[in-house]
Amino acid sequence: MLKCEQEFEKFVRGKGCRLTGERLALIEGIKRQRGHFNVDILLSCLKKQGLKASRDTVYRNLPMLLEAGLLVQSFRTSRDTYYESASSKSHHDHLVCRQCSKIVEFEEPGVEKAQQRVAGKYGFKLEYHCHQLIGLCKKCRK
Amino acid sequence: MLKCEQEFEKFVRGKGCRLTGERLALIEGIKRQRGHFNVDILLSCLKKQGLKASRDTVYRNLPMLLEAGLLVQSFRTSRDTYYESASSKSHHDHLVCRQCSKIVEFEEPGVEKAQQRVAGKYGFKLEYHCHQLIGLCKKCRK
DNA sequence: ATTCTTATTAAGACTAAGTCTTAATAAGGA
DNA sequence: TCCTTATTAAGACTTAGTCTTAATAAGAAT
Repeated sequence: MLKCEQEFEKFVRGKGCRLTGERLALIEGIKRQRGHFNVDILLSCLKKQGLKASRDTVYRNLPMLLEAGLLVQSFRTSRDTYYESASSKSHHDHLVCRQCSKIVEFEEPGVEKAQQRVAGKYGFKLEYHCHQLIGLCKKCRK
Repeated sequence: MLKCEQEFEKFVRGKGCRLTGERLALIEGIKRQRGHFNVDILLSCLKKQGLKASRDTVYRNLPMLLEAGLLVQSFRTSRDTYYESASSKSHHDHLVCRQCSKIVEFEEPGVEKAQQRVAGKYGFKLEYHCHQLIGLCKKCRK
């Protein structure tokens, strides 16, 4: 997918920023992710593949990657934040079991539309959202 | 609101747990909160009012307070989690500006219903949710 | 009332996500 | 090729949240 890199370059330059090797390594590493991952997982994958980018670089570039739409915030635990590659599959949100941490993905186009409507109403430019439902899964309800 | 304490007692006993002075202090402290607060804010308010409960006690009891519906998770920053007293006002979610951290509250009954529907579909008992829209507010869009 | 069991607590050590500082590096324009 | 300045690495630092342990107290049993 060269297209992805080109679009990212356009995006970066459009913001008056530089296209560094680390930024390219980041989008390469992100594209290779399958499913949910956090910063530590991403870092160790980058290292394994010989791509270099420090932890700080990842955190520093996260906002831009989110804004560019290459990365999507997925869900959060009390410990850390999980992401997904935007290209990996269609957008969805999460049900999380408070007890056993089971995660179920769901899609709700109506909610997505409502989010856009709300953002527009208050003059916000919506970049991403965090929407998770917490409760007890079927098993843990007993 | 004595009613609140009585219901909480019933709830706690129903789970086979003890009704301790610390737990009563907690719901007292929570009821006095106005607007958003995190654990540190809650703790310092408790201390000011001579109510005692350690930081650990707060964290230990959070799940039960959430489950009892006395407390509602409000939104999260990269640093910490914010809550609201459930009694303080009607339920709402949040728009957060990525740049200036401006917070706007919104209500969307349709979304709430959709959440219940989704939880039911997957056999979850929905206890609470985290729903925040992140982007740029009117000013920060320029 | 008194004793006993056991959940709960306080205190503080501990873990780790995320941030900040500083000096070195390199992108890209001149 | 040089120069400016954004970006980076390294590692010190901050702090939300967790864990451990010994002391305490709620509520049942006696």
